[in-house]
Amino acid sequence: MGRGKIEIKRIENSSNRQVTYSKRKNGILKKAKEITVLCDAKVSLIIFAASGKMHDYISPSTTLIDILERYHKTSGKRLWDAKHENLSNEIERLKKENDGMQVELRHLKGEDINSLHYKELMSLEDALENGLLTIREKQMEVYRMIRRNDKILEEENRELNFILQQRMAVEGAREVENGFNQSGRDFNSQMPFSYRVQPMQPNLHERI
Amino acid sequence: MGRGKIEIKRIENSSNRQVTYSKRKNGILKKAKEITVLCDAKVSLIIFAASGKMHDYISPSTTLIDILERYHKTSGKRLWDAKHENLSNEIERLKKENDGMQVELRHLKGEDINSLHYKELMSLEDALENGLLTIREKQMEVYRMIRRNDKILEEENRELNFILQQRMAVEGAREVENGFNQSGRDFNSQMPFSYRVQPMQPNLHERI
DNA sequence: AGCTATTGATAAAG
DNA sequence: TCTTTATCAATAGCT
Repeated sequence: MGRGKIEIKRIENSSNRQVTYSKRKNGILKKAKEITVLCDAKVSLIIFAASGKMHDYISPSTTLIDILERYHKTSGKRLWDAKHENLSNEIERLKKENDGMQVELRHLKGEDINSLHYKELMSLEDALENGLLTIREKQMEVYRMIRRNDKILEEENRELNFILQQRMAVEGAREVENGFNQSGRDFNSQMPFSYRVQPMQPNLHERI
Repeated sequence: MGRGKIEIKRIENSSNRQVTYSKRKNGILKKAKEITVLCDAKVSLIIFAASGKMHDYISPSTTLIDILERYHKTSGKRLWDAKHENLSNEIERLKKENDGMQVELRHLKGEDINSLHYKELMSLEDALENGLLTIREKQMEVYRMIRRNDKILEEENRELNFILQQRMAVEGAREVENGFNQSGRDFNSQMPFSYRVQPMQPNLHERI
């Protein structure tokens, strides 16, 4: 395709070689673009001249990374170093683990159980019963803890009321003696701190 | 360069597109080989057809890895690093998902529930009850299926026994007539196939 | 998958 | 390098 036919072998004349490189490089790039548009192809083309200069074309509908990923999958040839391979394996492993747990969760929630064998249904039932048992025990425990706390508070309240009654009686007597009445005063504020209502287990409420 | 000029735009006719792809793909591969030989160039060319089929050419004086290495250096574009980062992110994501599911599974099994609030315990209980309900429904369904099959088999057995009795009676009478006794013979082997015990739903047992 | 009329690419020259 | 131009190569439309 030129003024004369040429053999396909290294062009010895360096400047001819350079010129031919430039022309043909453009030609290939153009062809790559064309096949991309005409045929929905995805092309990755990287060319290095002997001089070291680089030219490349990647179909705009994709990325080089994407193409290399697919290349890796398709050809099976190792591209990525050991590190990448390890990462990929880790991802595979995690995905499998994920899938397994997802299935297990679904089964525990009673979904997708049509394919299960009778024995599997049995052990699922056992697991659910066990879980339910434990949960209910825990709930009872919490309930008892609340009840216990309530009782302690009630008891304290009783005691405090008793003490209050006593003091009011004493104060009333003294005020009558002194000839004036302060019954409107806030007795609680006068009480020592240790007598005020305090929950026995201060964090309990946060956990409920 | 053909019988007619074509616009560079997607070829709508799918079989034309396929044919053109094949021809042009060969053309580009040839050009890549030629520029490699003629000009000492190093080419990496990877083409994916829309169908997913891959074709590639790497100049024999080099390797794809080498070219990508140089590409990385020359263009400065992240390639390995980006890939690396993507993979690491993916791993992080999967691990988080994993941890979440692991916790959920443990909770459903009644483990590690000390830190749960009362509301969470309630919704866990609900989930478990629901699961248990569904599982038990399924079990009942399977159970009923077995029972139904059993009944059908019982019925068949009864009929077969009846037929057997009749035949034995007939045979016995004939043998008495003929003056010899073959009562030791295996009647089952004489019966037509259709009378033998067959499960109504052959796959049922596999699913149990 | 072949054929061939045509267009497209390009070698050599300016 | 860019353009020109004579030639060769690729390929679009048909079988």
